Amino acid sequence: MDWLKQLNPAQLEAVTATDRAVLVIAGAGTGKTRTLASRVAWLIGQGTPADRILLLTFTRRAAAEMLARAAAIAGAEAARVWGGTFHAIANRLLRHHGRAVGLSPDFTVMDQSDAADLMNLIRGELGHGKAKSQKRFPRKNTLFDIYSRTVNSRTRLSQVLARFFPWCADSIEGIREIFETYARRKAGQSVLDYDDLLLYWKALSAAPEVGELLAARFDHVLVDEYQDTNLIQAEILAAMRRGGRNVMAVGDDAQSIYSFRSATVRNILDFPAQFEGTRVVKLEQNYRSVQPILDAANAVMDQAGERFTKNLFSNRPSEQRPVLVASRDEAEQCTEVCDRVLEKHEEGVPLKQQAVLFRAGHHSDQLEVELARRNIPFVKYGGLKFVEAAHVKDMIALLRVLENPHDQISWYRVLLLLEGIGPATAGRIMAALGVRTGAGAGQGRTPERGGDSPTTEEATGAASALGLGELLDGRSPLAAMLESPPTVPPAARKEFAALRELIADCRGGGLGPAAQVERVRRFYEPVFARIYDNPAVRLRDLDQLETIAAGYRSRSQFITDLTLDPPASTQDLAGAPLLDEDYLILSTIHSAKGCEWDVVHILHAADGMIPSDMATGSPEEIDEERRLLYVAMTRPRNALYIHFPLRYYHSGSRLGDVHSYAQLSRFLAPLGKGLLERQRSKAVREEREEDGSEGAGSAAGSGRSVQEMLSDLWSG
DNA sequence: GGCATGTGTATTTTT
DNA sequence: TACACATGCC
Repeated sequence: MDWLKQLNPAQLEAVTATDRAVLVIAGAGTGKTRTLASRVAWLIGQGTPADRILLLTFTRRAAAEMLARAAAIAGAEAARVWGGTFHAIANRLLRHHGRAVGLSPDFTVMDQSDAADLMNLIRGELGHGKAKSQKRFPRKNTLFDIYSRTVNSRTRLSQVLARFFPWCADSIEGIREIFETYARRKAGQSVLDYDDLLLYWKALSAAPEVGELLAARFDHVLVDEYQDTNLIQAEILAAMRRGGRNVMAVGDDAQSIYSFRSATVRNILDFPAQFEGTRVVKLEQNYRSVQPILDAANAVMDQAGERFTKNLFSNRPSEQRPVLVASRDEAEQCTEVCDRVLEKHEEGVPLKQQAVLFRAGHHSDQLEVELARRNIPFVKYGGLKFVEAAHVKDMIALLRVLENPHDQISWYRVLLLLEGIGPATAGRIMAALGVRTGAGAGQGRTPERGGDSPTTEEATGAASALGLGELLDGRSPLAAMLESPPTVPPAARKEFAALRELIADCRGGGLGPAAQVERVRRFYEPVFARIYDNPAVRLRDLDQLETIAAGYRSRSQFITDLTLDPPASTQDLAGAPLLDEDYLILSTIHSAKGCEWDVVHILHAADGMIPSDMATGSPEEIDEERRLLYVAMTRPRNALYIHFPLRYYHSGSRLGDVHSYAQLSRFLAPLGKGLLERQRSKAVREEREEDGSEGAGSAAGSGRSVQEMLSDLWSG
């Protein structure tokens, strides 16, 4: 057990604890991954069979990394640990035991945008949002957000609306109707959204026999990033721990940044109350950053409310405080970042060991242009994902229709691809094919309609009147496609015929996933060429899809993995850097969670950006924004630069060039000179030298730079 | 009547 | 960039 000696006392305590419930409060950079990996290895060493350990993580990457590290200690056995996200594990369990909760094992999973699209489809069918009926009926993404929040926090719709979406409160009846239809339809079609995966897992764990079976399936349950779990996940954890099971949760309440996904800090704060006899272990020794970085980060957190107080400390002293860099505007901020990145690169820090972090995806837009101009290669995390590209979604929809012929939203997407087919014709075709809408069972109400396009329900009614309903009932829409295809508009005939051929070729199951992707692609490419302006760039994604598919034995698993664990985009504007090439990391703060780099630049440390002015409505939101900054500040090992443009330009005013002066982020403003070194951008410094005007007063006297004056105001 | 096409607008964070 | 909405075309 030599490796145990490498752990510090707190880590060792966590790794070898035998209490039935352990909560590890792991500050940033305190060796959390190592602790969890060691814990897994230790449990295996103590004789726990690896496949009786369940390790729940936030991303699959995290699970893979921990298990790899556990394997380095405990050997290959560690690979048999059940590791993955809540969603991925739910999927795995439900494929086996789903029948117990009325779930067909060949369900398909839709991602958030599919869910929003389905919501939108229903919204249209029910006639909401049709121009005159109501002025401001929530749009699809808002609808989805409301739904998800309601479900995940198990709060009444009326309360969710009142609290988070007051402007939608008047539309509550319509919203309720849409949600009911949405839920019914998913169930009828064997389609699950992300939330359903958790809900069904929870239902499974509460089911009479399977529930006990499930809880008895594992001896130890370990959860990483517990601060970012939601109520349902906490309930699942409680259910999985029935009987003699042991549970360990690891997390840092100071890094809880996913409340918009219904995560709640309460889970981690209340863990000791929920699990009687919990041993709480705090990890406070930071192995990542130099002390001045921690001092500044700690100071930011000191302003926060309820939390497990901890004080990060490091054995790595440094003379250099984090640097607050004031630039005149965003353009100069870009220059400044590029200059400093190259400077560090000259000093021997590879680009890959440097990261630029920001609050929102588009905050790096200008910087990306500047980087491209200067030929500095970069990769952006958390940007547009591979599977979010329209053409990739099209391909997946085609595969999903083959997998689950009742997956309506996929049918809809597929049919709209065809020339001459729009929403109305698509609805008619789906009805004729017998794609389930969930209303067919008879419990569905007749929808009110304000619009003028035929609804799917109505069309289904028409089909039954013709006797088609009975004829098709119980038969797969795929069979209907081949044996009794509906008539389509003349313009659509050619592509529709091609679609039928595709279905005929792929239906049997004679083709493996990669071969099917290839076949689907043969159908798709002509359509693709018609729809998109620059097919060449997008074509590479299709290649990649085929490559990924080659690694799978079953189509079902391939499709599910793509939705539950989407590969990051590789086709970035700057061109995909080769894997062995060096490149700078650009990332949203959210996506930077758990990562570390030698040098970190934080962009836009201005009020309105951090905290985002989208999130300053309540004290809770502001607290979360603070934690976000804290997460960003605790990423670097050696050097932290925080950038602050003094003014922002706003377009779209008839007066032309309008700008406003920014305020330094309210979280940083109270930090004194002892914690942050304040610098001006190089451009400002050079100007001053040319002037020969050192010192605050004379700059104001020159009358040239209002920004400089301001800069002096706050830096003095 | 329904589809394709063009224009204006708003855009946080993501399993 | 993607979406909602308005307008012209089959």
